[in-house]
Amino acid sequence: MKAKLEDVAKLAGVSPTTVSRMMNNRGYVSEATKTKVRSAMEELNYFPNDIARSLFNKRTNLIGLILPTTANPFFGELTFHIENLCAAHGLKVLLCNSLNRIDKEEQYAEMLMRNQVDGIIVGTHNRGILNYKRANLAVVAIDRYLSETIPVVSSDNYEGGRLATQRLIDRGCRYILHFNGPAELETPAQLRRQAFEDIMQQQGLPHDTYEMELPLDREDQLAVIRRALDEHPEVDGIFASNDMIAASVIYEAGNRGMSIPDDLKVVGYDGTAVTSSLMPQLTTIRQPIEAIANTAITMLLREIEGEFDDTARQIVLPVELYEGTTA
Amino acid sequence: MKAKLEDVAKLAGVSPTTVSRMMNNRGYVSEATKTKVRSAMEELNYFPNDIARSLFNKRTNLIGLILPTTANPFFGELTFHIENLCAAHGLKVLLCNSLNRIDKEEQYAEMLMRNQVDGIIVGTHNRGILNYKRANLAVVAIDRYLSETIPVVSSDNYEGGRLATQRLIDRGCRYILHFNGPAELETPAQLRRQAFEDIMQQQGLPHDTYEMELPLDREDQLAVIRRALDEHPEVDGIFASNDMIAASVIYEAGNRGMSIPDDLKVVGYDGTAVTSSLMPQLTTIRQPIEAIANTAITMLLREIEGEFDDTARQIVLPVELYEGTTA
DNA sequence: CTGAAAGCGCTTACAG
DNA sequence: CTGAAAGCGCTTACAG
Repeated sequence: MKAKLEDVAKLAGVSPTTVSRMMNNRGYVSEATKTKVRSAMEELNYFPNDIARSLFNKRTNLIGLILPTTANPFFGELTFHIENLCAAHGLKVLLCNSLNRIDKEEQYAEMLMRNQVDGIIVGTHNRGILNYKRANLAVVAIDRYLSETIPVVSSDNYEGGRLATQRLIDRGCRYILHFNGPAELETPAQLRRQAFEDIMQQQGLPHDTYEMELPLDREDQLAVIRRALDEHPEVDGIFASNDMIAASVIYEAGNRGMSIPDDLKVVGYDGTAVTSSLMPQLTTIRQPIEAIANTAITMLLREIEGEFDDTARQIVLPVELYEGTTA
Repeated sequence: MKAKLEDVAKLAGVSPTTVSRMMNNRGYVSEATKTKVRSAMEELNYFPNDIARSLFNKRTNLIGLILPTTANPFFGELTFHIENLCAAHGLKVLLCNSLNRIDKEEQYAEMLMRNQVDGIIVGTHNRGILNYKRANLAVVAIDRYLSETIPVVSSDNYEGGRLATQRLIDRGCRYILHFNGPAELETPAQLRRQAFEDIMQQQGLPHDTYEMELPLDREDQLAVIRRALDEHPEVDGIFASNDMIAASVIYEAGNRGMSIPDDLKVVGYDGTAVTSSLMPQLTTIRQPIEAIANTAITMLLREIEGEFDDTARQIVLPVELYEGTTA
């Protein structure tokens, strides 16, 4: 069986209190005793039971991470950075892929509460949020408005939308289509669409926006893209709200014998490392993924420690245009 | 404060024992009592503390997942499927991105033991494995040999290597280079290399293998690729052990004015959904990611339940060639 | 410098 | 059908 603190104490000939004190560096323990205890730990191959400690401490150092799916490179990279930073802060990550499904989000929210997580980072719609409030849990949202009191970390979506749209116009596009997720008020990502529509309207240029539920598999994306291209044969520019969609647009354009960027210019969104590897030619808006992760963790830790600064309800990080050859 | 079982009991006018019995559907509780308890739970917005339950039950329903990084699409997708299946089985996933670094692997291994996980799925080298054994923990490896007793799930790497190599030869390649991770005996992925070298030797064709430490950032990969292309100007085919490397090869070939597939043919490896979206033209070997996840979970559950079937030490799943236009 | 006791929030024999 | 007691593996006042 697994050794427990009591076994260590017995073997070392001291009380459990003393062993506990040693592990936590609390109170005085003589050098002689320390040595005895340490060798007892070695001998028994002892590891403290963090479950028992958590129960007493009312602090698990566990955080929940809810996002649509790590299969999407943006979230896969975000997850990597978040988990990495957590590990550096002694936090452990319980991963939840909700696929943006409300039923899953609710199940996960309950699961996290039962597991006494110290905080939650949410990158999904999440209606279960009401429950968090009651539990008065630390929560940080990424690119989502969840409630008045939950801080939001996002990149500058309006600026991203503006940069993408302007790039297409500068390159001579006069008829641009935009692909985005469903119009929902809760996410700042809608600002990309808003920027697009604002600018096109200002310039008096024809445009249209198509919505697709995310995550969507490739075939479904292609169906929307085909319809859009069919409905707008004059199109000469596309602003896609993520790089996968942009890639599918380019693929479908190829099927139709359109050449990129001559016949059609395409700008994507996210600009992950994976995109840089697999599609270095794609012009896209780069989100500062690591900075988003960093900011989210920092805010969450502040909330957990109770030093939450009420003024910083929303943090917006800069994006940049990556100039590929597709636009 | 958070309500606890005792609060529910008091409000319902019963003993904690009865409330516990209800939650666990154990023993008899009268309908009348059930109703009282249920409404008390509602009123207090009660959620059981799984930490406390775990302490008693010696079962956390927590599993650890150690892999290089979810930022790599293969692992991002694998993680998605594993977590998803775990959720369906009532298991929770503690995520660990080790970057194949031994120090991190060891830290994570200890962390997981302290947290009393019921089992671990390992997709990284992991020397910390010795400790698992002592803790006599359920472990399943993905594409890694960890020890005699730890079952391994992998796809058919030799066949994958064979398919890739044969494809290149069939398309007329006579001088093929292979890019792979460092030659280490612990991973079945070395069989890809072996298949490549076996076939090339059989056919008496010139070939060479270059190793790169993974995960490697794009610039470092490109450096190896440039060196390889410089050293072998006669090369007409490349078999890369993952799709990111294949993409970088194609990129560098473009820089050199080589046209794909006329001057150089390229086959990748992994064939993730992300690759299908971003690089549908890439000829690659598709690993059955969801099946790998499924098999790993099934085996781990069996180990946890103690019904481990000793005969199934290694499970090899079929791969397939996806025929793109790069080879 | 060290230990006995109580308690973290649950569950499970054991009684009744 | 229901409850009092002990215990899961720790930690922390409180004594000494």
